Amino acid sequence: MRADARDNRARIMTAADDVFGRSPGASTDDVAKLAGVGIATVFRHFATKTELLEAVLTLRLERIRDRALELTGSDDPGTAFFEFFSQVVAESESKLAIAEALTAAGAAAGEDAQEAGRGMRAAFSGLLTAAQKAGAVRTDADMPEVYALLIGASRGATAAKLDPETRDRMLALIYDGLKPRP
Amino acid sequence: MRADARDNRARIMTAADDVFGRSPGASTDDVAKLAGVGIATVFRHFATKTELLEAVLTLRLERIRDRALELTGSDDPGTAFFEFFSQVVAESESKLAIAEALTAAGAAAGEDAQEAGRGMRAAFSGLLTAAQKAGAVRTDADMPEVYALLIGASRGATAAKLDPETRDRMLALIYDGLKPRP
DNA sequence: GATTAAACGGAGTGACGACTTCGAATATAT
DNA sequence: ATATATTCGAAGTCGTCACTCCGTTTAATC
Repeated sequence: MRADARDNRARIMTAADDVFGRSPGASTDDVAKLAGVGIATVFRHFATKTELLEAVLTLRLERIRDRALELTGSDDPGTAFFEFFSQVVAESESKLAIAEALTAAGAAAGEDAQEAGRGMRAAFSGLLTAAQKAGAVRTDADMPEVYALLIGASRGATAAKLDPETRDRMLALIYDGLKPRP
Repeated sequence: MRADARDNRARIMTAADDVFGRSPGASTDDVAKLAGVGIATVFRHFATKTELLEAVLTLRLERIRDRALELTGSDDPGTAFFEFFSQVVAESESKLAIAEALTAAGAAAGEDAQEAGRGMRAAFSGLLTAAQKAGAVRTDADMPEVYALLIGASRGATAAKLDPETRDRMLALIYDGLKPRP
């Protein structure tokens, strides 16, 4: 692949991540303009708008997964789990698309995105079971409902445009529900 | 107002509620077709699509508020509060727009919808404080974060297409966080 | 039942967005 | 430096959607 082509592809991805993060309904032209390329260049690299969206989404899921993997194996699994949870929710607030991505991870999506979603959930599941083994999270809480909480908290925070204090108080309530009953 | 006009207006509202509930991005033509009227008739009653959306949203908010008011003054405020919470979340699942409406209730929207949102939140707040006085909900949980939980649970359930069992387990976790610490 | 004012439907209109075409430009290999 | 294969961007095309115009129909009044 030629150097300029590679450059442009990267620039388009970055621009798309930014634009769709702000408003998921944005047009392809907006992405092209921000990337500083022509529209045709966008469509040469990503045959359809859906394909572009999926590439962005996959990237985001992989980033989240990587963060989870970094925290895996921590010597304080409880803190690791709750810190990860908070980080994801905090980022959703400024980046609408992450919440969408989290949603799509479970539902229908392209092949790559599905795979990335599975990887991310596996990493999160690892954090959860470690935290449970450490006694920081109740053992009768299973992955599906805990993951649902993560999605809900993310989407709720994003949708309601919560200020950080309210968001943290909401998270505190959720965390109390996740902790083992004394 | 003529009888046929009143009829049509009602039919349009019903159709819009249904159509937008299924897919918020639906076109005005879809609404007209389902209502069995011409497009022009829709626009005669609602000058713009936004106006129609707002009317539907207002109606939904008022329905939710009414349910809250019905439960207000129950002799078991704790059950009343949690039952209301569960009902709202359960309905969001099948009716996408309710979650959107709950969101919009806080954010920018038309005058009528804003007013309806305030009324709904006031009714919910009443349920909350009653439940707190009855000792069913911890007193250090305030309206903003509890409302955020309601929005989050609704949007999460809708987005993730949770099956009822998972949804109930998620709600159980949330409720445990809301109950007074033993 | 005739009158008429209001409501109706369906064929436009203009704007916008996804995607294509094609001549100009440019990176790499000789 | 030149050749050429690849990439680039601007100006299209096509379909969709919110909204309008106007001749026709119909509910209410006499």
